[in-house]
Amino acid sequence: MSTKYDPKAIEGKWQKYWEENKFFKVSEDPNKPKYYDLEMFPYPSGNLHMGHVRNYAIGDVVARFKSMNGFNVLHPMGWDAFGLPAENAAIKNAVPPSKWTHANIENMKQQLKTMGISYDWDRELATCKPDYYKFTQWMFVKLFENGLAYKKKSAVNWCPSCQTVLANEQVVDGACERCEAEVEKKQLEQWFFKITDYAQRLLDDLEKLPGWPEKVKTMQRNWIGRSEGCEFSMPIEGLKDSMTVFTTRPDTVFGVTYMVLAPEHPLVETISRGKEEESAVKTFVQGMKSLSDLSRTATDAEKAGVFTGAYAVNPMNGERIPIWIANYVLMDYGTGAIMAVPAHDQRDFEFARKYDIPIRVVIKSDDSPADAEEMTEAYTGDGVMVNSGVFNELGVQDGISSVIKYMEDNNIGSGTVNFRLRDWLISRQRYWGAPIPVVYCEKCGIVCLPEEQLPVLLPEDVEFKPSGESPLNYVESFTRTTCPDCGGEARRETDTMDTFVCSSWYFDRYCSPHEKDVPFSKEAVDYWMPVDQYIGGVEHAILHLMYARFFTKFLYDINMLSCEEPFTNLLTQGMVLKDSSKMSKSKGNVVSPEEIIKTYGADTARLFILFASPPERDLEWSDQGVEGAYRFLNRIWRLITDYARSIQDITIPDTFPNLDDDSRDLRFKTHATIKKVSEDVGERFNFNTAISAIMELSNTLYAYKDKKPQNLEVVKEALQMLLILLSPFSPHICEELWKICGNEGSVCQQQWPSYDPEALVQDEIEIVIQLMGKVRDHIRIPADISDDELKTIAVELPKIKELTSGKQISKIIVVPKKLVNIVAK
RNA sequence: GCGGAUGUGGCGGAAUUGGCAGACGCACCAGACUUAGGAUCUGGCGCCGCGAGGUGUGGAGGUUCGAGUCCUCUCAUCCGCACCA
Repeated sequence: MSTKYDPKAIEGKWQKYWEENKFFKVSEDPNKPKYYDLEMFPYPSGNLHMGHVRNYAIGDVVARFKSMNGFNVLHPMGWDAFGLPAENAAIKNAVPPSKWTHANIENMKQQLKTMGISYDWDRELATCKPDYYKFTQWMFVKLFENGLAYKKKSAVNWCPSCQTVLANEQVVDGACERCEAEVEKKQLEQWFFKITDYAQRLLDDLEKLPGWPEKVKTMQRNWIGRSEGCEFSMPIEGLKDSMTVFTTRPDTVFGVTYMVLAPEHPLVETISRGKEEESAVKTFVQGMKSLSDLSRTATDAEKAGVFTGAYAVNPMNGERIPIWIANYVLMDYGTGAIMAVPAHDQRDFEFARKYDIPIRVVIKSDDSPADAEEMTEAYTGDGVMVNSGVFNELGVQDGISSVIKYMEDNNIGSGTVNFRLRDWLISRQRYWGAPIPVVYCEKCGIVCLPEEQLPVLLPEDVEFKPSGESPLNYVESFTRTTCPDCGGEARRETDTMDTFVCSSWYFDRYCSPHEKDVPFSKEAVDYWMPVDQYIGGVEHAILHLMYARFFTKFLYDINMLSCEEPFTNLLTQGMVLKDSSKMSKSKGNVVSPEEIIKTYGADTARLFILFASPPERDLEWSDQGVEGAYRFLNRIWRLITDYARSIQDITIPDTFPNLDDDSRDLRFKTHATIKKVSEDVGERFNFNTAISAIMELSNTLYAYKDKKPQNLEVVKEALQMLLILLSPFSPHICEELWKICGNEGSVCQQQWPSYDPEALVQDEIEIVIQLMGKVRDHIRIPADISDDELKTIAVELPKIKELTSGKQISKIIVVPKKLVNIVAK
């Protein structure tokens, strides 16, 4: 039988077969070990791109492999369906966001289905559906009840193009992460989640994640930005107010020669009022305001500031210290005020030199001049305290703790820990998101809705104004409501939640996606959670992955979950590149997965993308590489269809005694391949080398094909194993060929094979003979030869004899079963 | 500036524990089959050299019988952070 490989004819057929027979539907089964395999769910932009294909192909290999290895595999898919693009499309094309989104979901779902991924589609969810966002709102209510959701007025990031505020995490280099417009600062009253309460745990528990890339953990550590130090206050001369500062170097407090407030600091106006410096201060503050955050915080920006005319008193020694304001002190870190120690802080040093402020050395070291005049830079290293009264002669570490102790004893200040992490700003002035379940009542004030009144439904029939303002503001049926507490008139909150809130718990929902009254069932999450393998792009290293960790810890605290970390193992896949740069419409280097699948089939697309590069690394798209993958599948097709009839009735025996050399070699290759593929997929996630091993097996089979006589038992075993091993990568063709070989059932449901150690035993092995570390010869010898015999054979080899004549052999090194190295001079 | 990753043929990449560098694939070259082939098959393919051989994993040193792998220094590219007190 010799038909042509026609992916179009077989892929749809098997996809339908899997779906109709509910192959990938799972439920909790206490008798099987569970495995939760998850890929980051996509935003339904309308079309699948190559990044998705890579992400889901990787996930599918893992799912299919684990399932064949006896695991009960949960492998769900859904849609991160709220978000701004839907609104932009609505404004542009006059289509409601809901309609646009659902049409996109339909389209992408069809595209995904043509990939043949083993999803349990019965668990599909979309965050924009009321049965889902009801529980996103429920999360808000629970956070509110636990004091972790609050509203405050503060300087927030405003994207003028998206017409909404953004979280700190969504501002990249002073620009909006989405649209790259420059972000402005605005004073607004907004909703926050108190993620800072979890800062320490988010930091500490990174230690419990050995299955995460170090890179991602480092990024999170930096983002959380913990620093230990102390906070203390300094009285201000002539005022009741005092200023509070944070420092990590209390040991240098005797070296303070000036103080600095951030230009936005609320005390600036008070302390300079009526002073002759007042107008200079005002001019400086105005100048700072007109600067963007980006240019304000650029490292190379020169330090600049003005004296306020006011003085503070150093509580340690009563010294009178001038208070300045300067561009290099930021309002949103620490207390927005610092003590400046120019001798031991580089920034203060530069500033002091520029404005002729005195510099006083208080840490003495052989590595640094004792005289401030001679210093060319601040000294930040270790040493002993000097000019510091009773603290003199203490080392830096002792000094820090002694000064803190003194401050605490004398009510000056105390040891504190400061984090860079800010609370999570979750309000968005947008329509297409989960409404924040809050009303404003004239009598009761801010009232969070009770659980029973959820969901707050998003009105779907709305009109968009070209201004970009959220239409919710104009829908009176939405905004006019009653207060759940007093029943009086109330106005509904019109802000919606950041879409990252929706994606912070979707993996829990997958465990029991049809629950009506609770976000998920305890039994289900206790069985499935945590996710064993999470796969997605590294661009979520901070945003999504930290928010999801925060939610998981919160849900653990309120007894909804039994795990404290949501993702045990994390794989951050590399990007798909074309011509060395990221595929993008603007560069015109986009390759459409739909086209590739149409031309070559999903099996080829998957195989190429898995073969071209290991998953963590960036992958260079190559049309010729795709051809190569297609060619390989054709080779497999021909190989197996050629043999199909002759092996139909062959039974694979349990043992293979008395094989001829060629058949033994083939069997050796078969079992070596099983071993290699099992390790590469199961332990290392190196799909590229697993596929190359399968290619080698196929090459060996082609070579065997010309040999006579043929041992069809060995051939059948090799072919069947090849199909099983290849099936997680290219499942459709393997199903078809499995059937063509006369097998019952599905190749995807076969037990993953284990190799036969007997087949890997070799009587004769090849040994490399080196002279002075250089390969000079190869010999084939019995595997059980002793080291001494081997040495004798090696030195007697004609080639070695010739090269060592007249030389003294001083040493012979034998690496068992590998090589002999002769040292001679 | 700080932190991290990477660097291997013409290209994508292998070499898992210090032990034959370049598996596998692409491209290319030669041949076979063929009316023809962009199908398929066979062989070749790091560089220098006719050859024996030499040489070779960004660069320079070092450790070792032996280094892509370990150590020191250095260069390049990419990513993250960046006045964080």
